[in-house]
Amino acid sequence: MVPQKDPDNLTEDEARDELAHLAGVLAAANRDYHTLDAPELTDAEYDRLKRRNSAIEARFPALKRSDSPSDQIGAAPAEAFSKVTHAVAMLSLGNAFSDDDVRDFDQRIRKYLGLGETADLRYTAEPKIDGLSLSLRYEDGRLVQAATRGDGAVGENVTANALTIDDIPEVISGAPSVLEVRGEVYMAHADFEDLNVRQSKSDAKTFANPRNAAAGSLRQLDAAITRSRPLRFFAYAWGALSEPLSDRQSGAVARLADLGFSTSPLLKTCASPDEMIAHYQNIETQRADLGYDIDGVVYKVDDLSLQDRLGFRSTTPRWAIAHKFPAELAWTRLRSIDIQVGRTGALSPVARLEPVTVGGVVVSNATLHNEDYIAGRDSRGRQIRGGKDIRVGDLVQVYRAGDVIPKVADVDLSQRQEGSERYEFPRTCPECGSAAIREEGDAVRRCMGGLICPAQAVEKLKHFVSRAAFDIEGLGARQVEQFCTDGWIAEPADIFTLRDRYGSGVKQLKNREGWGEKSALSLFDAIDEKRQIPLARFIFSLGIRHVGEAASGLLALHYGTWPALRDAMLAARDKEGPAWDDLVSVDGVGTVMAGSVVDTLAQDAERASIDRLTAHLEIQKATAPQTGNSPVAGKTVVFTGTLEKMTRAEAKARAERLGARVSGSVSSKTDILVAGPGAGSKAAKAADLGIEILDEDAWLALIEGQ
DNA sequence: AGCCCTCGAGCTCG
DNA sequence: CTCGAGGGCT
Repeated sequence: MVPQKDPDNLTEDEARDELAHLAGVLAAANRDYHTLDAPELTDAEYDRLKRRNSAIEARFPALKRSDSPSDQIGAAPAEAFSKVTHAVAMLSLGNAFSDDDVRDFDQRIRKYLGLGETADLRYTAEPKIDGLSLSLRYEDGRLVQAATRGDGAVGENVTANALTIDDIPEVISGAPSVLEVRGEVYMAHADFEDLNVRQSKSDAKTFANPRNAAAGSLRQLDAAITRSRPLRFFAYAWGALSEPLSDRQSGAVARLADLGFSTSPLLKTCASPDEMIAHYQNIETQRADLGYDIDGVVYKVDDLSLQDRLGFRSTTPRWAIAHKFPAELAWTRLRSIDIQVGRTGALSPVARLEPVTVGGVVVSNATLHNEDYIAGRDSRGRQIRGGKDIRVGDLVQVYRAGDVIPKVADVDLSQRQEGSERYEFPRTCPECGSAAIREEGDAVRRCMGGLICPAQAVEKLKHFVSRAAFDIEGLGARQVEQFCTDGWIAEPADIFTLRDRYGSGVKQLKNREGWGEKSALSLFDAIDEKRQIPLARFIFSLGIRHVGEAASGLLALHYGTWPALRDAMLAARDKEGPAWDDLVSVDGVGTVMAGSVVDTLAQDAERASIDRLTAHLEIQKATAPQTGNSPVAGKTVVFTGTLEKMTRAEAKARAERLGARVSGSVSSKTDILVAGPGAGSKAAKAADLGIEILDEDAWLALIEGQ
């Protein structure tokens, strides 16, 4: 954060300037908030500015403006909720959309666990409530904290609000000393209708659907308001526990009910995918009569010891899945098709629609995926059976995938207007006129203009300043766009010369709407703060195709410094030789990624642009991340022979969970070889290299209790 | 060939 | 946040 003068030390002129600036910024933020534009200010930042404004007004009451932000009503809340780090992450679920997806789910689990087709394997099936998830932490039977899901790792503390919900007991008896109950906060249909009637009578805004009403009600800063809202809660899971609730999912949910929580009356234990699907259909027929919104059915492996063995993928458990109901559909007219150009030059078609309500939300734009989708062809370019080309003026069906992203699903050909024409996907970039080429096997057509293309240049700059890249405070997507239009910046290096070029004449900035002398100066400071940057962030910020956050981390770790990476890429430009082999040998980097990095740096214009940038930066060396403290953390492990207690996939996942790296072949880098019966050449090689060899039992003993 | 992940791009909400 | 496409690994 930029250091600011204490209000007491401001001159009257400075105070007047800053108040004017704050009034502009806060008014703009309020406008954004209400017109649903992408907000530039976080809640926290908004609060900070508002407090700053009040502090200055307190010191200089005479300077208080007629349009003072402190007098605005309905502005953002005074304080935000505190953050809560979940002891056990709140993950999301994978999705199934068809009966076959459900059978695949069962098959995957059987395969992972090494179970046969007929082995007993039971699942729970229950409705998926459409609300928002909440984690309730009880210590010695008393509710001490309620937290929203947030991003899964960190949520918001809404304890005071949760306590106003009738279904959430403040005190429970007979529970483990630590118990985190997880479930869904929702609003019943009847309560939702009543609330909206009350809201409109008091001229307050009505809610579009029960889900939004529940979310809005729970996130009230004033718990008294939450209390007046009829929220309910279903418990269906748990986080941290001092002792197990049961050895089965169904048993644990029953235990939660015993403790006084509401649980779904429709939870059923099923012995096969057929039973699960039957229960899904059963729930679907009751859906309209339940009195609350549900959006599918959740299946979970019932045996908790199996859940434990199955574990997690990066963001979802292997042992549960959500079987979604078909999305709501709506028909509307396709007004036009626009083409947007992304940072890698990808041309993506966007449908501009007659506004239509889908699932309680008005949709006027929707993605059309790509060229083939519009033409009615599949990804290999073959005409889709019954496929139809989509034309401007057509009546199209839209839905919101995952209840979020609007998509065009279908066309009503019987409603096609006379004289309509097949949509011609552009062969040149609509922004710069360069050729737009589609590579063999690629679904997207790309503008070949590279740095020449203004659209690509702007998108690249937006990426450059984005959260995971340079993340410069006060320089968001909108400012970048503005600066580009004004010709102040054309490439990343220009950001770092802004002060030199305009610092003496900040008045120029000051004349622009929303900008004052102060904000210009703080922007310069914020830019200066980022002149030191970790190597991984720097690589990511370059926006090289196929190189995102994860790949940037790998490259940073492997090469350590920017000059080392740069030199190596130039040495590998012919895609052969030791430098190339070394690059491709990085775990997680294949020929496509490698080619992309090498090609980018081999281009004179790109390299020159990057070199101009690095001249202003101090790129920090990459250091290896902290490894865990398990006995195998940071070790490279190889499994060979037959494993009898678990499948290969399970053994690998477990080792990785403990921080080990699992490799397929023995080399000098291998630390441990786990050899089952029938181990052959790998065991011999490991013995030659003097590598520690364990049998399966010894391995399990080593990692036991971890 | 299958699995799992990352990348890139889309849109709306509070 | 969500999805589809595509890359990498086994």
